[in-house]
Amino acid sequence: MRRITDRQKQVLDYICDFIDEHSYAPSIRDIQKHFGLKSTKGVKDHIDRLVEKGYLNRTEGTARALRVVRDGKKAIKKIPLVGTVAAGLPILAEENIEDYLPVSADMARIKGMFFLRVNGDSMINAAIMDGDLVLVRPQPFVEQGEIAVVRIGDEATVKRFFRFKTRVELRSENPNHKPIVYRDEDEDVRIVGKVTAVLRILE
Amino acid sequence: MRRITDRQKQVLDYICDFIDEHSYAPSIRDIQKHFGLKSTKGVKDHIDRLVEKGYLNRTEGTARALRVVRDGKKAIKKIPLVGTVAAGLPILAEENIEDYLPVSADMARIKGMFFLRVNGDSMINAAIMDGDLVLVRPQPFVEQGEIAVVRIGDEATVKRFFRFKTRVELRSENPNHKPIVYRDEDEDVRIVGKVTAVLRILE
DNA sequence: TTCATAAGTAAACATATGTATAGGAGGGAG
DNA sequence: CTCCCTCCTATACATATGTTTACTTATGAA
Repeated sequence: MRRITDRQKQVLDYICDFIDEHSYAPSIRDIQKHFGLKSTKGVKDHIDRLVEKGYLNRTEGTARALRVVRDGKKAIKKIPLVGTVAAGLPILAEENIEDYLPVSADMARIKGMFFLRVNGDSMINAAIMDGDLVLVRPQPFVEQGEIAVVRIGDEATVKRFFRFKTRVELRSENPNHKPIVYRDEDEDVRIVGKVTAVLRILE
Repeated sequence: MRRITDRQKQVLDYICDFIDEHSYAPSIRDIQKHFGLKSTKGVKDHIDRLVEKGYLNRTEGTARALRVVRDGKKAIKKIPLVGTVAAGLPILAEENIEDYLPVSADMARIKGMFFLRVNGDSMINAAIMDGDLVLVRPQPFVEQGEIAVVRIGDEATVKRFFRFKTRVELRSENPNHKPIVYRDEDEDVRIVGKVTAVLRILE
């Protein structure tokens, strides 16, 4: 892939960030404003060159129809590992970002996704083992019995989530662990998100 | 989430499909043409209602700024399971689609991703077990030692991929299996893609 | 110096696109 | 029946947006 100038890289980065944040591409004037330029021409030139050099796709004459070409290297994106979650007893899930992990940008296009490291073996029968990283998509609900990251007060845990008429159950996948039951709203139980993948960074 | 009419669902589905295909949202007139309507008003009304009912997000006054609100149900997308791949001896990987699997639409926004079911235990130490589904992002290269789906002739396998000066090695993650070595180009060895996730459909 | 390229200003232009106004046909509920 | 909603046609309007032409400034290579 041909080299690009620093300025072109800045523009490209901004386009990427904008798409990540808005889920749609910036207009030329969005970019213009961001860089404080007084003409659209400069932006147009940069985009033309980024397209020529293969860093962008474009549907001409169409609004906000820029697409970033991921080239395998750029497809690697840093996703925050926001802490450790207990798969056994619910222990504290640090809200601080411990680290950033390289992941396919394709998998991380949704803003707000994050990794949690699972401690313990309570989900062993679901093949989530100690040390595994679960990719979490934040959402306030899951289907019955889906594996969810659930927060109880300041603690978090990964469990199968069941909601019944009068109670919520967090079930382990380990015969040695009994379900954790919360009756109605007498506990601050909140679904953080759904576990969408189990990831092992193998190298 | 409030109910929507059949027609509204058709519109919503089209918007989803359009975004999947183009990576940017359709304009009102794109939708109008698709349904053969003779006015933009009907489309506008449908979108207004889909926004009201929480199925769509919109930035008003901005072109192609529709975003689909994934609600857990809609976040499920059908990804083709294109066959079975051996993690032990390389056996035939059927190119036929066996089935479609429900997966987070977020993870499947990139066109061309697919699942392979892994047979055998040669990658057991990488925690890829018999029957696991690996999500593959097609790409013609991987970094040294990454786990890749590799095709040799009409067969496919999941292995750690190493490229050296004079040979290619496919290494198992099982002490009982020896590396498979291909010297230079005397074999049709081609990387199909990188394993980006290990997935277990638990329910 | 001369030439090429990168980067930008200024001013328009053409069209893509969201939005609005006015109204009609049909169906279901009260 | 009347009222309300869905779905649609027809016609504009306002603006968001991509594109173009002409020119300027700075930098570095030949």
